[in-house]
Amino acid sequence: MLISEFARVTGLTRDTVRFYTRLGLLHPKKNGKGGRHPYSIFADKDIQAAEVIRISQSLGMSLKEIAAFTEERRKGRLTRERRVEIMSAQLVSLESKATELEVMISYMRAKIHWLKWNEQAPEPDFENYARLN
Amino acid sequence: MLISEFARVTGLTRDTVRFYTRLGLLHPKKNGKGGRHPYSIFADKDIQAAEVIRISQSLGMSLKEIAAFTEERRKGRLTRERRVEIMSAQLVSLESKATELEVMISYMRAKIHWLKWNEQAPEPDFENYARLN
DNA sequence: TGTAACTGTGGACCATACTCCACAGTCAAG
DNA sequence: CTTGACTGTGGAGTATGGTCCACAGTTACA
Repeated sequence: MLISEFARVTGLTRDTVRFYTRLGLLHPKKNGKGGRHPYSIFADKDIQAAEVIRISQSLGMSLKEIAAFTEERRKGRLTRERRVEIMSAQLVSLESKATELEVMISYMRAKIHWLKWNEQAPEPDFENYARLN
Repeated sequence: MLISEFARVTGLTRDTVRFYTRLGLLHPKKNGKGGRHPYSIFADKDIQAAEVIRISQSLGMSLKEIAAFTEERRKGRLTRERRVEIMSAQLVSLESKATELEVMISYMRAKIHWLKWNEQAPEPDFENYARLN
């Protein structure tokens, strides 16, 4: 699949796709066509990579972090132990984000309920949710 | 509390605090002191606000979005219905982030388990986790 | 009353993540 | 073999989220 089709299916612009490629987030193949500046050929795994990028980014990871993340797996020249180490650290960070997210969600739900039904009750206070870790 | 103490307890720099204040994310009071450029006085609610900013930002919200979010509550001159509407929309977005986060976490856990114990089993594929919504 | 430690302001500067553009080469259909 | 739609490259520009700095006014304490 050429860049335009890839951009269409992923919802990215062609410029963004090229940008991600320059940063090493995507690794299209070249298939000879295109002469001196060979055309990039994107595969299904690149679509999945784009999805991982989208989600990771929406969770506040920088492109650099995402690149580091995906680079590790791409070239498997690390020991299994080291990969487990890296991924475990990433997991911890994801889990702490999940916790914070749950705090926010509980707070929002309580606040909406308060607005809807019993505004004379005490207003939910973010601090009370935050303190529960 | 003056800006330096506030910066210390929130872990922000003074410049960042001022930046947030300019963007309307924080609303310190002025207490007369400081002459022509009165000193900003921060209260406990500003510490909580800083925490909300930190979390929201780590979840991928822009400062603009956060400002819109907090501005709505600050000046309560919206109808209850409108506030419920806005907060419900924000809740939906938080919930969808939470779902994506859970997908990532499941995937990472499966991947770590695979690396640790049975690398001869098929490698976990992100797509399988993503497709379950 | 001096002076060190604070304060705000304005403006320059930086990294990140795009976005736009001109240009030139390549392909594929007719 | 022309022509329109594609391609890559390089470079400039933009928005966001800070960060740094010089400057000048203010405060608090000795």
